[in-house]
Amino acid sequence: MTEKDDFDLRNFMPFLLNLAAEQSSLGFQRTYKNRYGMLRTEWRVLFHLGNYGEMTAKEIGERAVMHKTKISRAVAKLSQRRYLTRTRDEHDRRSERLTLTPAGLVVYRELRQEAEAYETQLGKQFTAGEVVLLRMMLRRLAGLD
Amino acid sequence: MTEKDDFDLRNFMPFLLNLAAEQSSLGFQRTYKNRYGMLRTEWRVLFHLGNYGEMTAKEIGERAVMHKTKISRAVAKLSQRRYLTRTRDEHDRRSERLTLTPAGLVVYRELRQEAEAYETQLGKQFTAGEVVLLRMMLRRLAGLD
DNA sequence: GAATAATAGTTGATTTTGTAACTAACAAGA
DNA sequence: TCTTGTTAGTTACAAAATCAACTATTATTC
Repeated sequence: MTEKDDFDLRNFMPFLLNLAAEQSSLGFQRTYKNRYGMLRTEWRVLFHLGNYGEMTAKEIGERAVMHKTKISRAVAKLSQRRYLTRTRDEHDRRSERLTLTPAGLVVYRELRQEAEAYETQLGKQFTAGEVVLLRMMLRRLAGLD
Repeated sequence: MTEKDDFDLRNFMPFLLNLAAEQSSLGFQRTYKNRYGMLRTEWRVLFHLGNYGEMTAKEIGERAVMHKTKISRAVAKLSQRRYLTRTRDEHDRRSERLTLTPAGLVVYRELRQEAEAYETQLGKQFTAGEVVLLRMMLRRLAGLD
């Protein structure tokens, strides 16, 4: 019995997913990186705060599935740029409640608009039904839902 | 006219794709990283050589969509572990023809089997038709085809 | 209410990646 | 042939991610 040889790396899901993720991130990266000098970790934190309102670092970490050290450093940078403020939670003084400043909110809104436009652009490659299905599958693979 | 607020980060393609890619890579990563002490760049190079036979670094870079520095370092490590041999191409002495050693081939076969099993596992979450469609869409997003 | 364990977040050391500059070899045109 | 340009691959340095250890605070247990 000979070894089967129909394995194609380019069909291997983890490979394909990583490649698709990388490629589809490039365009948007140009916006937040080149134009706003931000890292991926930073816009993700910014987006969470803009999107869901006041949160703690821990909550962001859970939603964004990001390690706490990444969050800590992203928060530090955003705070330094006066995009967010940190206030100790008086019920649990270990954690801080993070909120966007007006300046942070402005940047969030600008970036969100870019994100929406970018998303629309990406979607043009597919039918509406395909996009829905794709999202559904990705969410399942991502372990969301 | 008020700002629309139906933007959900968890539906944003670059975000979802990255998350799905990360999550779906974790299981396989445990195999090549913990059990074989390899990096993602290294198994990718190994897989290309095992899959397509003798190649140059440049060819691998094109197929795998990896930067030449990553390849260079991965090749150095694999060579150091005696998983591959490098021989100067006499027609173009700038490049080297890379080939797996018997030891490298063994590891490739083991890892490929793991990859196939892992892929099957991942696929169980979807119907066969969904998998085909998902691959198709990912390839398009990845800029392949 | 001490003592111990657990949690939120930070910091430092190490590893990995990204960027740019570099070497060596080939290619093309004058 | 000599200059200029291009390409394959490496190396050095900077940026970023990972991992472990740490501080401060809260929760638990005896």
